[in-house]
Amino acid sequence: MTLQPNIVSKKSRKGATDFSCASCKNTNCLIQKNLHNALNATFVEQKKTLKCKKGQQFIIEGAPVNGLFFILQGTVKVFRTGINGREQIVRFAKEGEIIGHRGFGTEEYYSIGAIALQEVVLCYFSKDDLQETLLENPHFAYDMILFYANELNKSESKVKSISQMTVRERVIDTLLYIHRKFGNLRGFLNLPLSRKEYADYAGTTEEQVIRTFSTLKKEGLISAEGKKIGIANVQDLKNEISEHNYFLDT
Amino acid sequence: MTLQPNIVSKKSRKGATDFSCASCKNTNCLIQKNLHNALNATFVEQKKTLKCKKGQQFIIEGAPVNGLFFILQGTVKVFRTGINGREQIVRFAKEGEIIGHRGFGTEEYYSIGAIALQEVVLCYFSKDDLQETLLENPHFAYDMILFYANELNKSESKVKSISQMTVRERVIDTLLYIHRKFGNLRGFLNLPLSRKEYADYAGTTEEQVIRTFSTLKKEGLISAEGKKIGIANVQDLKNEISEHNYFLDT
DNA sequence: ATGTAAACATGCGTTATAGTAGTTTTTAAT
DNA sequence: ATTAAAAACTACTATAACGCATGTTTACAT
Repeated sequence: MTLQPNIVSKKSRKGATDFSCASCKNTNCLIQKNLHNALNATFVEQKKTLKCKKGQQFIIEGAPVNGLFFILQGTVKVFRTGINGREQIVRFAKEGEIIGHRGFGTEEYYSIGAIALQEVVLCYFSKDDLQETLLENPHFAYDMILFYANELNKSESKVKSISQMTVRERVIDTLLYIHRKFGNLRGFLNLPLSRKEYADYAGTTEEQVIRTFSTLKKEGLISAEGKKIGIANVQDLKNEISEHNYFLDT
Repeated sequence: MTLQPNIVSKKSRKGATDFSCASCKNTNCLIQKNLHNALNATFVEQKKTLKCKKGQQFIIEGAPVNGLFFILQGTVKVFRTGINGREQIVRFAKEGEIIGHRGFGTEEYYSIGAIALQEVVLCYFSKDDLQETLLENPHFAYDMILFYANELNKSESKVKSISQMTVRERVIDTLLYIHRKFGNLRGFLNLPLSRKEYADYAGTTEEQVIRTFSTLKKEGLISAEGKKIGIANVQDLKNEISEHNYFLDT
């Protein structure tokens, strides 16, 4: 059932939507940041732009690594399949972020899967092009190092979080994570997720998330109408976990 | 009570033990690997060599990041302090490995602590020297990227492991990790650890590790005389967790 | 050799979390 | 608007993991 993503353009075309790096608005994108930095012009022109529909998986766990994706628009769910097919959501990503970097270099196969949560536009760079550019452009390579160091920190924070926080704390932490990263829209979190997805991120079960949400609702800490979750007072939630002097900033 | 590590030499000296990169035997060291690669000669001469006694902490959580350590000899425990002061052991490191890279770049303060498990000799490179060299030497930078990508993968495997494996599986996984990384010595794991340390790595409690060891002993899967732990048959232990088609290769 | 602290071990009650099953609500397609 | 399917919810049961108490062994300093 998985559709192949459609290749929109190798270069931006006149008349069509402009997906070129030059006109990109994602200031947090590593490519964008290094454009001025003598980044090889042919490199960015070589990129492919893909569109994915909601629910479409564009990285399959275990498939050979052939390149890196950057999100131009939309949101993406990154996950691993665990024990008994149980899903572990690694993160939720939005525009400007890199996808597939875990498998870069040493790894031959992707260790994660990635699926579009909404209509997504992706920029794709082949492994070879990327390697070449990194070796030519140490500033870009250095930026990548900083990026990875940061990702590593976040990941290890999560190890601590999952092994030391209670389910309630992890669920609250997840709510704050979504709030921090995707913000609010009309009083509700601006990313609709199922209870199952909250569970897969927080490292617990769907029922447990449902139970926790119920309790939090009764306590007036959140409001929930189906997938629309509203955080009444962010600070109140933060207090629940910062008691431990700990805050997962992933 | 923490002793300051002793600076042994800024350069290798005649008559003293030779700690220079040129004569280093750690082929897995990133510096060593890139020596031939036009790595600036003054850079490696600038390094400082430090000695730490057993139990000595040479990176303190929360202290400002001023550089990176490479292990020349000995083994090191890397940890974070979690909720209620509970310790989370991030990894055990041996010669050739990098310590302190988590805080590199963006982070101002070390997010981890590091303590010598045995007498340890460390090579220290300042952040500034390192940054300079990385920007001059893209091959070295590229190697660092690959290193980080690998570390990230391991860390995220651990997230999955901790959130989806049972205590028994996690303890077994830890035993296999120690075996893989430090090997055997006269039939026992070549790294003496307390039950508490096993627990802090596996994300459980001391009692739980003790109980699990007892059970494994009864089942003939391991032998244990105090801190001397022997794995009877590695494959038998592997089978316990590979049923889940999963193996934490950290 | 002796004493003392640390590490190891075990049983038992308690709690947090997970699983099951059945019901209701929401969502989306026709 | 109607209907089917998916998601959300609730109550109940099962159990894995934890904390505590208490005893034993081991390691190590004097």
